[in-house]
Amino acid sequence: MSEERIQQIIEAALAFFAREGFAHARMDDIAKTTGLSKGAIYLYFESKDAIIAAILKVFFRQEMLFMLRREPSPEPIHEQVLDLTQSMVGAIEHMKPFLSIAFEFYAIAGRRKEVRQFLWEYYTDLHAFWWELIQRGIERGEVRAADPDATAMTILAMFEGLALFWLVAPQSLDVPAQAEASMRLILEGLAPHHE
Amino acid sequence: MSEERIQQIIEAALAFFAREGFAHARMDDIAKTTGLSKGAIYLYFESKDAIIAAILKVFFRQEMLFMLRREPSPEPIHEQVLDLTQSMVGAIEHMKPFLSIAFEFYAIAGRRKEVRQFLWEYYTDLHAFWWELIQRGIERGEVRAADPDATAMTILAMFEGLALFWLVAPQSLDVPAQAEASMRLILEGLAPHHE
Amino acid sequence: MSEERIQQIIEAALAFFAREGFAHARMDDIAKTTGLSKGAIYLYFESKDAIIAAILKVFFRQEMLFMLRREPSPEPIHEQVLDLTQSMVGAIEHMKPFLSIAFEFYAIAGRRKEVRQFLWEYYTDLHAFWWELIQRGIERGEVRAADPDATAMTILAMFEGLALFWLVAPQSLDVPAQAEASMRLILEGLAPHHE
Amino acid sequence: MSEERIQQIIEAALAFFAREGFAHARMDDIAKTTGLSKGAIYLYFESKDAIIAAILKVFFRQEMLFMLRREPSPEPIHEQVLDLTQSMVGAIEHMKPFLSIAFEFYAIAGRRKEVRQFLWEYYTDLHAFWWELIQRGIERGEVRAADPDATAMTILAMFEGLALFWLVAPQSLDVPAQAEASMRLILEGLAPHHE
DNA sequence: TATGAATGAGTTTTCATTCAT
DNA sequence: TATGAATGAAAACTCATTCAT
Repeated sequence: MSEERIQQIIEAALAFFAREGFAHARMDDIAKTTGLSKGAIYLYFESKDAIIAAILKVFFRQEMLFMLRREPSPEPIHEQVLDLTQSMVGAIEHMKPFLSIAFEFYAIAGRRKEVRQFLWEYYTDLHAFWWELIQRGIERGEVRAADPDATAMTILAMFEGLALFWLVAPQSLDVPAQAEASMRLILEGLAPHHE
Repeated sequence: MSEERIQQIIEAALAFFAREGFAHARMDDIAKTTGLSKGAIYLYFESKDAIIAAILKVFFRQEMLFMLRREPSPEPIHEQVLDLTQSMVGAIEHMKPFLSIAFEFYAIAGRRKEVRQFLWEYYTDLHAFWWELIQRGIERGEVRAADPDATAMTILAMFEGLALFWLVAPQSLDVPAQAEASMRLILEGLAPHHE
Repeated sequence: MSEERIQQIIEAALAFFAREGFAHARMDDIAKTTGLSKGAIYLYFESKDAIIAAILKVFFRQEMLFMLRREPSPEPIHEQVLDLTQSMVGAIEHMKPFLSIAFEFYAIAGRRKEVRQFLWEYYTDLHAFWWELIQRGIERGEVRAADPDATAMTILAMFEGLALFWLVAPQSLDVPAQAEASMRLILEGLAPHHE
Repeated sequence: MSEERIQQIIEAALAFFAREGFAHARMDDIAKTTGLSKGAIYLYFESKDAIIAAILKVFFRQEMLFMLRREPSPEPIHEQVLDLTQSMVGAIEHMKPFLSIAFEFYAIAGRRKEVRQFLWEYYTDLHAFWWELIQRGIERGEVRAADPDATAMTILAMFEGLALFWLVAPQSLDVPAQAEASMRLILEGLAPHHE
């Protein structure tokens, strides 16, 4: 019941924060969208910042749950990577309406240690996931002996950059195509016959 | 004289916006830092938003001027790319204190068309620069016949992502090393003996 | 309840606007007089101008309601006119403390079409009322065949002018006496045995 | 030279006060229109209020100078009155662009004794003028033995009211025609064969 | 739990006035 | 005399938060 209310509030807040930004969105808006009164919001969250903090947590967990749950697969790494790329693109597209929020959090991260730490954990998890995949690829001989750390980081960075470009040029950028092209380029760089 | 004041204000504003965020930074602070009165600020900028708009323009032009000015060079593309990577890293490091501002602009871009357009022009310029370099590499036979569009985009995305990670984990990430590693991976993917 | 607050605010605003003028009266004062906080005022009116607009409407309706409600009467027109004159004088005296506000609205009317239109409607109503009375007088043969339009206008003008003189010389002008004298002069000009 | 500057300033101020109202018109506007700098204004007037005060004096003297200078005339009073009516209408039409200012002064009169007194003197002069004319009419037997005080006041009031209606309904009111009709009505009421 | 009216501190913005030159 | 950049006090307005019901 209480949990339900909290979800209601977070959803309403997400909508307004995405549309107006953290500073511009008003508690009034959130309350009205929730269908609750302004006072009621404060029964569940002690402040606007508390809502923002809650959203930070919700926001940076959803996206990758599907990935972190993947079982090790016997499929060729190459195929898995391309599959995952599609999934990532799907995830980015799914949260398109909220991308602005992500960048607002990044801005805040530059100023607040807790946010920085939280986000770093998130990226660490993602990184670990790709690291493992690459590592497996190396072990299986499907990937040349590249540095899996730096490679995973490169992949993550590429996805983040893509999300940014998509935010900035929603019409001009074919995200799935670009993501695939980028990933194929990286895969090419990882191909074992190079050595 | 007037130009000088405008620079003063932009600098003070940059400092406070970086430290506090657009919403939190107060005109009072900016004025005080400038050494001017609050009223004087309004002689040069008609509103806080006008200052932010001015900063947008200053901010996303500085970084790449050095690049766009480069003459075509006979050096091997491979060397040029690694050189440029160092320059980019230098630029990112140089504007480290203001990275938060960049991300705040990205968030705003998601909500305001003019900002989106301005940023897109910026990225278009950068993209054209890399595109040309790659194209030249292909013509010279130093790079395989990859899609220069997608490749340039990949490079840009990678740099943006790196900046983000650095903001989030200033201690944990060795930016120059990571940038070089990422770029070498991409270069590997572009190596001509692949075909 | 809400209606009650609105009345409270309008009353407080009237008092301060009358005393200080629209420009000088401060929202703070109005709030304090109401017993409300400044913020509360903004729950009911979105701006100072909105309060002024509301007052315009309240102000130019009260005065004449009593007149417009009058049933056609069999009394001699002559008597009716003198009765009405007294009522008008009563109305003017009643709103004496707020006369300044009326003139501020007239000044604004010169600059803003909507105000002009609103006031013109008000005068049109008043005009219609006197027009009808005069017309009835003509029909009954108690008034000579004068132009009822111009006559009604003359009467209204005379009252407005009187209000102005009273504002300017509250001590020197005996309004009831002057109003009666003016009206008797006009009635004389309307007497039927002239023709 | 100094006098010239003062005139310049008063004219510029008149223009802006008429257009924007006393409160809205800014010293900046006035200065710019004058062609002088803001600082220079303060060499000639010690404050905005001082300019307003100067305008009050200029404003309420121009209009009637032509009248007060009139020599007693042998013409029939009836004719003289209609002539004067035309002159008054001309005067009103002439200062049409500044009528708003007049009403702003009336509003201020309600709040400030000096303004009240100044205006009262002005009206007293005008009143005296009409009083004399009527008195002469009575003496000459061209006007019945009406109260010249009340009559003069009625005439003045009528003109003020007309000016107001014209401000409020510049299109709908034919001022010359209405003024003549109103005056004829009053003249009718003053006709000697009544007694 | 829930309401929503009320608060009041905090911010932007305005502009008459000053003053160094 | 004249300038116009600078001041700073004032005022409108905002909105997260509280609290009586």
